Amino acid sequence: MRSQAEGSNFRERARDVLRRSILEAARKAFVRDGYEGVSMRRLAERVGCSHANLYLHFRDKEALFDCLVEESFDEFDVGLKAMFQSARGGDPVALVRKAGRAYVEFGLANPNIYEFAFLMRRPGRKPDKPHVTYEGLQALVRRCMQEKRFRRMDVDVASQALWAAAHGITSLLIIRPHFPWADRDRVIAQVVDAAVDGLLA
Amino acid sequence: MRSQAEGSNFRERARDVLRRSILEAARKAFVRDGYEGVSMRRLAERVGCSHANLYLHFRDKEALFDCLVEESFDEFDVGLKAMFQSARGGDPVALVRKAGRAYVEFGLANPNIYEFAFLMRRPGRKPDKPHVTYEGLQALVRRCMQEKRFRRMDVDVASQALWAAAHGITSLLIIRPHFPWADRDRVIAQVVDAAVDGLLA
DNA sequence: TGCTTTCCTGAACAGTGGTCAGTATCCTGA
DNA sequence: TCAGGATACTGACCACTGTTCAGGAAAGCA
Repeated sequence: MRSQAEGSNFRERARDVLRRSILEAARKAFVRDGYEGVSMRRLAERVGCSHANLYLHFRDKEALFDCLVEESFDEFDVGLKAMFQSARGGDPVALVRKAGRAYVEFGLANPNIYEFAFLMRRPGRKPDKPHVTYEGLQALVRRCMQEKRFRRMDVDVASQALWAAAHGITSLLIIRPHFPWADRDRVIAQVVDAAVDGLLA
Repeated sequence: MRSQAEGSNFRERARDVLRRSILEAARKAFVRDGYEGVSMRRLAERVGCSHANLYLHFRDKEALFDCLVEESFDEFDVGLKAMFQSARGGDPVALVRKAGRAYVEFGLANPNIYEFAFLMRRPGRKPDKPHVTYEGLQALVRRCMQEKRFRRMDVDVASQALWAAAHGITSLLIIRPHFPWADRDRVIAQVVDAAVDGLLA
C-alpha cells in the first residue's frame, strides 16, 4: 500500500494532468466570465468530467479560484522581481514609480483575477496575510529611506499608502469602465506620481 | 380609471408603506449580511409578504439595492454639501483634504453600502454616470485652480486622481480588514494628503 | 482469477432569483 | 346594497446554483 502511494504511478500522473486541465479551463472561463459567471457544472463539462470530480481536486469553488489567483500573482511577482533585478543599483524612487505603473497595468490586463483577489469581500476566509508583492514593495520603500530619498517615517504607512493609491485607480478603472474617464494614462500617472512624491524627503 | 389612479387612495398609501418597509428591512439585512448574503425569500419573510411581492415593487434584486445605495449616497451628498457650505470662502485646499477624509470615513462607516456602490462589478448595468459627489469634487477642484492653489491641468485628471486615492484606501480597508495595517488614520492621512499635495501649484 | 484500493459519477439536497396563472381584495358606479 | 372591474397578492413552478454521497467502474496486486 505504501509502495502504491509513493510510486509515481500512472494514476498519480493522470490525477495531476486532470488537475492541470481543470485549472486551465477554469482560468479561461474565469478570465472571460468572472467568478459569478462560472458554474462548476459548466466548468466540468468543458474539462470533460463530472462536476463532482472537481471537488476531489479542490475543496470548493473558492479554493479553486484562490489557486488560480495565487498562480497569477506568482507570475506577476516573477515579472516584478526581474524588473528589480535589471534595475539593481539604479534610482530606487524611479523603480517605485515603475513598479506602481506595472501593478496598475497588471490589474487592468487581468481584471477578473484582480477582482477576485482585491475587489471581492469574502467573509470568514483565511486571514489576509501580506502577499509577496507587498513584501517586495516594503523592501523597496525601506531602501528608499535608507538612501534618504524618502523621508523617515513608518515603512508600513508609506508602503500601504502607495499600495492604496495604485489599488485605487486600478479598481475604479475595472469597476467603472464606462465612467467618463479623462485620459487614463494621465490619471494613472498622476495618482502614482503623487503618492510617490508624497513620500520624498 | 383616471380618478382611481390619482386619488391618494388607501391602496396607494398601503403600497407606499409596503415599499418603505421592504426598503428598511432590506437595508438592515444588507448592512448585516452584504449583497450575496441576502436572499429575496428571507427578506420577504422578514417583511411579512411573499417573495413574489417584492418583484412588484422592484424589478429585481439589483434594482432594490440600487435604490438603497442611491438613498445612502444622497445622504452622503447632503453631508458633504453642508460641509462645503460651512467652509465657503475658506481655504479651498483645506476643504479638499477635509472632503477626502469625510469620503473615507463615510465608506468605512457604511462598508456594505460602499461595497455595493463602488466595489461590485455589475456588467451590463447602466452606464456609470458621474455621481453628484463627483461633480461637487470637480467644482471644488476647479475653484482651487481658479485661485491658483492647484496648478493648471485638466480638471478631470485632477478630480479623478483624488477620487482614486480616497477610494483606494477606503476599499482596501473594507476588503482586507484583517491585513496588518499600520495606524489607519496615518495611512488615510498620508494617502489623501499626498494626492492633494500632488496637485498644488 | 479473485481481492482490495482508488477513482469517478449520477442522483439527490437545499438553496437561489425570477415568473405567472389564478385568487383574494378593494373601489366604483349604478 | 350590490355587481363588475381594476388591483394586489400568492403558491406553485422554472431553471439554475454549490455541494455531498452511495455505489458502480477501473486499476493494481496476490
